[in-house]
Amino acid sequence: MAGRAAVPEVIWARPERTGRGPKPAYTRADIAAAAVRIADAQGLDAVSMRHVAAELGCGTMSLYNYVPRKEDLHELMVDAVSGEHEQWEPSGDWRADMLRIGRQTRELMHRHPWLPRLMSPVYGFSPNALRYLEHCLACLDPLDMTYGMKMQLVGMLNGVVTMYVSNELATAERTRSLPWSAEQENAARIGYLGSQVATGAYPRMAAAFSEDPGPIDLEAVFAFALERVLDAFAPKG
Amino acid sequence: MAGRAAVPEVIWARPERTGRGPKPAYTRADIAAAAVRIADAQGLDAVSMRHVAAELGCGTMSLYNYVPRKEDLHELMVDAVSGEHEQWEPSGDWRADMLRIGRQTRELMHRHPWLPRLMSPVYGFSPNALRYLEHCLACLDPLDMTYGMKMQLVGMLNGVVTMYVSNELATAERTRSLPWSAEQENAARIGYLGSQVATGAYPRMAAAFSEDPGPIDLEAVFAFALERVLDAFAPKG
DNA sequence: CGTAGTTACGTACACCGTACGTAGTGCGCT
DNA sequence: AGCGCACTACGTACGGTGTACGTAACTACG
Repeated sequence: MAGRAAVPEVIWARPERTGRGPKPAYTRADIAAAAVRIADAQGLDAVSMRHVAAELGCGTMSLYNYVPRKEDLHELMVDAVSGEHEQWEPSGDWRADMLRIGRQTRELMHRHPWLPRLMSPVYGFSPNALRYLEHCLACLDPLDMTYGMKMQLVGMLNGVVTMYVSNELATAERTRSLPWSAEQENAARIGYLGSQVATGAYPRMAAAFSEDPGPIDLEAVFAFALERVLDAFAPKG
Repeated sequence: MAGRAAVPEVIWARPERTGRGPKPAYTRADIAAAAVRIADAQGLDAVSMRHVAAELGCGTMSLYNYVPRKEDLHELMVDAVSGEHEQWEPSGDWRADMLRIGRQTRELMHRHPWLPRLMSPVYGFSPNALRYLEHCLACLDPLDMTYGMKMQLVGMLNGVVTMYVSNELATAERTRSLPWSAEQENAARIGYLGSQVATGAYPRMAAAFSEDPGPIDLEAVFAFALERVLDAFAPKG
């Protein structure tokens, strides 16, 4: 009987070091950092067990001593970059604090464009996720509502940020690893869209597209969306 | 030089039939239906080119005559189930209509649990997506705002629905194809969470978990979130 | 009627996650 | 002190993936 559990496993519940046997050559942080480095440079799809092992300088199968499944590697990555979340003394203005948190999450995701794809509620229990959550709740102290509702607010904020950044990155992310440029693909899609709208089958869409959009400011659109979410949860006056 | 374009391609811009050569044995709808059948029954990961081809009853490589890349197969799938969106004469009450649309999307995603994972803004131009968008805009006719803003509203609604359903399905989806039950994994995670919270490092999280949540009604939580989103966009007054 | 463009599909390649077996290492217990 | 066992390390191998390429059959157009 090997030491491997045949039972559900949360990697965080696994001790990183058990005293017996030779000292491990790498820490979890080393491994996460290597995987993050690859994902940042070559995209999430380049994060394979083989690549990460090579980046670390060990054999492929040695990685499995540290990370039982690839999914756990992903969990490690998410936790690692979650540690980049800056924390501060709550200002007393919960709205301002939440906006700042949202903006920071957006920057984090721009720095690590693979993050939105890995974001999962299941990963909400990692050490850095817990620190982050506690910080959010601290910022919401001035707000008079149940913790359950505050959790919903944080979830909604995170979700909306993730959603918006996904949209922002949707085309940029594809640039990597695709033989043609994102602009070309975009042009093809827009061209098709135009031809469809021109058939007259979608009058309102036609109107929407003939409307002058003005300069599109992604930052402004993002900030607007965040404000809307906070509005929705603010106590009515 | 083969007929394959070395240039960006939108599958919808490709004619399904070009007159020359033998008549194709399958339609795009056939292929999409086969892929959807597999995804519904065995999960998204079971949707491989080989499986879909086998489901259709043709050789693997024959599929590539219809679908140049696997990504296009996904696009076909999303479009196919988007066709299940019921459309109706706008009631004049935009809020009620939007709620109905949101609820319907949720049901759609419960019927096809792989949908949230495939949802991408890039797929927004497929035929059924256009019909859907036009319907949404029609329901928003009573609302006095720019089409740009209405598009944002629809995007936000879709995003929030996707996000909520993802959460609802996060554990259920994992049940399939995993050797242990989702309950076991959940228990492991909750156990670890409890042990962390018990350290006292996260006082607010501790408070949040000691709070009596009452009965958790997923439907109610979902409806609440939708109302909040609509509130956020409703004209103030 | 030829021929060009299409359909059909078998073979092959590079890559993936990971099960399994083996060898070496050093802590903990007796 | 020294035995034993849990651990690290890692090579090999298997079954899967997406898809490039080559070949044969077929049909609508010039």
